[in-house]
Amino acid sequence: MISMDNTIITRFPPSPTGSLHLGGARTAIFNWLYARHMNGRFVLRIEDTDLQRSTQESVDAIFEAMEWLGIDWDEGPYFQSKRFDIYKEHIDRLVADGSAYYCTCTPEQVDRMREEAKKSGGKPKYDGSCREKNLQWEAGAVVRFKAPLTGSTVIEDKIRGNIAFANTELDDFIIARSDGSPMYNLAVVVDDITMNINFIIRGDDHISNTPKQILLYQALGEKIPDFGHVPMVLGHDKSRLSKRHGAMAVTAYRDMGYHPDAMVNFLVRLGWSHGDQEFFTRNELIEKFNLDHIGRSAGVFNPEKLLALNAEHIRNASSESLVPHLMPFLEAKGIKTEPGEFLNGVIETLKPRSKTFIEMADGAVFYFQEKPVYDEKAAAKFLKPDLTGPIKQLADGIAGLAVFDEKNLEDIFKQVMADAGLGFGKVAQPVRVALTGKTVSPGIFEMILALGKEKVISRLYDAVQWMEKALGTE
RNA sequence: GUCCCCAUCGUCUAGCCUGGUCCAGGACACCGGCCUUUCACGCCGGCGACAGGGGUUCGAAUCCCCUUGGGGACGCCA
Repeated sequence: MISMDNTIITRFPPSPTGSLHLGGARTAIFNWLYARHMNGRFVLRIEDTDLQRSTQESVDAIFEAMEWLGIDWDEGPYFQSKRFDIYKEHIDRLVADGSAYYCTCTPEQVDRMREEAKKSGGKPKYDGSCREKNLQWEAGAVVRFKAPLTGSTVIEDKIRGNIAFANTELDDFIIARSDGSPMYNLAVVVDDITMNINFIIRGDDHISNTPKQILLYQALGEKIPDFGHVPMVLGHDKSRLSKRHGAMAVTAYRDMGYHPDAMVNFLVRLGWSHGDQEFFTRNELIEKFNLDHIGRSAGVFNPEKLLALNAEHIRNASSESLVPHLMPFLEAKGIKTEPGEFLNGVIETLKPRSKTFIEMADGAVFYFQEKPVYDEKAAAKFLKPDLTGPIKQLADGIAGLAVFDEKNLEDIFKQVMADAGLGFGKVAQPVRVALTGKTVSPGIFEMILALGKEKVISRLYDAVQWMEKALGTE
């Protein structure tokens, strides 16, 4: 508490007008990581001053996404809609000391001004008609900030260096609507001041808002926080990410079987680097993340790389840690199971061959079936009657095993192969079909071990029976 | 239109600040091959980029300028 001044306080301020999308998620992650890395604090704030567009569903979707990503906050969530008194207070103060003024121009009039300005080759701006009228409040009036007419405002950006704007580029922007509600720039600044935010990391689409906000800080006599503008995330066509780019909501990736750590890893790596390292665990990210290696150019979202990274995260995680992630997908397939040794063993065999949890659940099905469902072609090709003997011998051998382990399993296989004069593949593939119903599965021994002695034996005998019946019908 | 930002393989990027070690490194994807009981994993190799033009310099991916290209912002949205 002695040196609170040095504590980095970042924030993530989504507006609840939709689900949390990739770009927003990355901004959240950057702020969160920076706060964690710096041992600072991270604040969540919901920017719902636009009552028309904000929805409770969106608020819930944002929380859901944050939770899935594993981003926790130290303060909040604050809701701007509950802080109108605070904004009102600041707006009044600005009007009182002459930093802002009432404006009674109608939207139509302002539209015309913008047209005019555009025609004369400039930026569409409000022309300042009411600036010096010293109007009192009246119904329908908005409050405009009295922006400086000369000079320039400089952003000392921690990522991109200094960015200067001529103040003539700015117009007297509205800080309070005619219904008294605060506009974005005002609300953000007041919030960041009152919440002690001292480090703002956001998309570079906010660069042009920054001079306005800096001016507001100055008018309010407050210290300007540090800014760091990160490049945006673009769609495959290099345009701003939007609905037409397909899955944008981060939770859509949860539903497609992605691991949140992979998502975080991917998003961070899109714009930030640590030499050639591609794979990062959450803790590694907290340890290594900093602003020094954030790029300056926009990045294209590349789903294939996300997929590859997801596979890598699945491969590298402990089977046990994967259980809660996989469970919903198992349930969706009607598989009832519970955490434990058996499930861990199943996952262990599936890890290197699953790019998503959906794939993993697909691959896990045979382990849980009462009896495997034979793929017609596979059974016809590999469960030949002449294998009846060897398979039976194998089943008997396994049944007689005191210790059910890979070494003993191998010995039995060798014995069967030798007695039947068959190569390993000639035995293994039929066994695979007998046990899984398919020609593709995890390695034969690891799969047998994971399945468990009882199931292996009964499935083997079932196969023998099947083969004998097939023989009878021929 | 005006202002701002950006510019290395198809994509994500290292290198750029502190020019030479870069005829530019890694990853994804793609193509070969190896391993192998299937499918994967893994391993080896290949393809593939400093946007263009001017400078500065003995020397430029690295510094400067211009052009071009891309993106963003210009709202009683955030």
